[in-house]
Amino acid sequence: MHYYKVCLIGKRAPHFTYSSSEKIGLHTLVVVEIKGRRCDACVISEVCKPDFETSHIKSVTPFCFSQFQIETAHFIKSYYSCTLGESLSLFLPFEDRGVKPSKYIEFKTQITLSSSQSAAMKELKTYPSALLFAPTGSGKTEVYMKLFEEAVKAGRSCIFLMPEISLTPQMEKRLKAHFGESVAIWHSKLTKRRREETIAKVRSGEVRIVAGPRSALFLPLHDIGLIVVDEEHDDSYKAHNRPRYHARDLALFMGRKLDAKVVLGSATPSASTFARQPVVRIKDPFVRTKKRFIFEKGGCALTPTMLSAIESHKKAGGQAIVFLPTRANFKYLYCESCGYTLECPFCSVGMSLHRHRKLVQCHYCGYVERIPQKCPKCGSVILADRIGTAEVVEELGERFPDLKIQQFDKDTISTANKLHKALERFSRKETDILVGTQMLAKGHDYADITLAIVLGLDYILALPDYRARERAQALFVQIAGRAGRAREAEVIVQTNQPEFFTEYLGDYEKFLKEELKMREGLYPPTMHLCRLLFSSKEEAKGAAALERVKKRIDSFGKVEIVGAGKAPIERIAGKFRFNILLRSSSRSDLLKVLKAVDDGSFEVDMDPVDFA
DNA sequence: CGGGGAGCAAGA
DNA sequence: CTTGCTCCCCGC
Repeated sequence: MHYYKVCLIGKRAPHFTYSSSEKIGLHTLVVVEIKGRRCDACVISEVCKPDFETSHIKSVTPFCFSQFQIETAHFIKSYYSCTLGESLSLFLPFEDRGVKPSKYIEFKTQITLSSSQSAAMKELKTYPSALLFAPTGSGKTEVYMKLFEEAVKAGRSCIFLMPEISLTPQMEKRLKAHFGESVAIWHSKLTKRRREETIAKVRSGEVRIVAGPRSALFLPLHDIGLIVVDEEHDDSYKAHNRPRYHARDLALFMGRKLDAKVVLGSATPSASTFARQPVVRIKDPFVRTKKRFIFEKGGCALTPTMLSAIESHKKAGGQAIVFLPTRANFKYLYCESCGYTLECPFCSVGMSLHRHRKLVQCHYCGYVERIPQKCPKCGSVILADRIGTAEVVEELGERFPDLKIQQFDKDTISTANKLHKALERFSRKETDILVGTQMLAKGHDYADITLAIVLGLDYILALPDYRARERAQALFVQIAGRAGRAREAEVIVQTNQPEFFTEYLGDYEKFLKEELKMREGLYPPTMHLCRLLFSSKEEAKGAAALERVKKRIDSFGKVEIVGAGKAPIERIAGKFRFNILLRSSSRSDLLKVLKAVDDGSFEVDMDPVDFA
């Protein structure tokens, strides 16, 4: 009889020992029963007969995790704090039998690079990993495609990560036009049928390039030679549930392990990447159109300057976009006479107003209520604070009844199809103005925007986040970059800190350098952060757990406690939230402390990007 | 992780 | 003393 220690896939449970009459190879996927329930498990090691009763392994699958997958899972487990079962689960949707690829790949078009693109390409080849720092419209995609082509020609496979593939239908078109069936798009909304088909083609080697969000990193491609992370600055690369890995950082780790090249691309790279990676730039874009910037002080509302600009641009046949940060999209109800704000009964956040649905909803737990007509406290009229996309659309509609205005945010553009249709109408000029959130900043090619209006950047600047400046700056550059691709354009920005934006106009690198100087010794990349999140139904329990852990960290030394106490959002779904922020120049010291103090009372968020 | 039992609060 | 619900323990 053989005895094997196994980890349960996707579970937080410890490792268990099962028996088997047949010999089973290490890292084989098996099925076991625990507490009368079937569960996938991975064989970790063979052990001696234990002194407790063991049950039999139910069945043995032909699937075996590769050495690379095991090592990567171990890294995720120890760096991001989760069980091996949880990290291995990332690879599981894509069981691989290890068929050797043989298919000859044909390219359908010719990719011609400009001299600056060729120069960038040449330089990228000299580094195992690098940042491709290139402004919007400078042709990063052609460089990526040429790199994919060369990797495929060399018989290797490629991963193309992007923040949200479903928001970039034209990227899919371009890839398919050149790579045909050898490229596959991967995302969570694929049908089961489509999903299986794609995995089969990846296995057979027919598909050699996979484009998708962070989960595409775990597809069983053969001999990965290149990983491209587009829009590397984007926060959606950080997973927000366990394991809380960062896909960009993991891509770098995997690249080193696989001897695959890693290219991180962005027009507004993160300060950390800029500091840590060799920088390859494309400086001169194809189209260099003139842009005029106007900065206006004031609150988050449309100004007369903006309104008249909309009018004149329409007359000149141009199109406009109006941007509001996502969070400003949440309109809170407050009472002018007594100051009462309508909060979610379970979370310490304001209820968001959804006028079209005739209700208020909590953004954190989903709780829904009817819109109160009167203040529940004093009975007077209740008003909506802060301006949202729906209000801007409404306001513009009243002001300019002839203009076609499209709301462009998660509420309105909920499916790929709706997105496609909205963009199509816009490109056919059936829409004059897009009013939206972050979604506007995510890589669509809008041909003819001559006016971009940016609201609410101050809101982002005020967030309790060491990256607030970086985020505001990146958003500003990204939105401004949507305008003026084809002709002269105007960008009107509402902010009370205009100097912060004028200072770095057209010179993002200057911003990055100064930002890095400011962060030196305080924040990443020179220092590493880790956030511990406590949450409990009883406030006192959460506070007690925090105190206990804080004391142990204190006595352990080695790392600095930057802050400890209530989380910025004190309550979500009825649970009180507390957090500790740790800082150290040494990642391994952080990990040592975590290991020493972990009593299971908190969630670990290594390299956090969300501080709420 | 996820079920079952312990343990405590509200109901009869 | 039953019923309801959270919390904690433990599984192999």
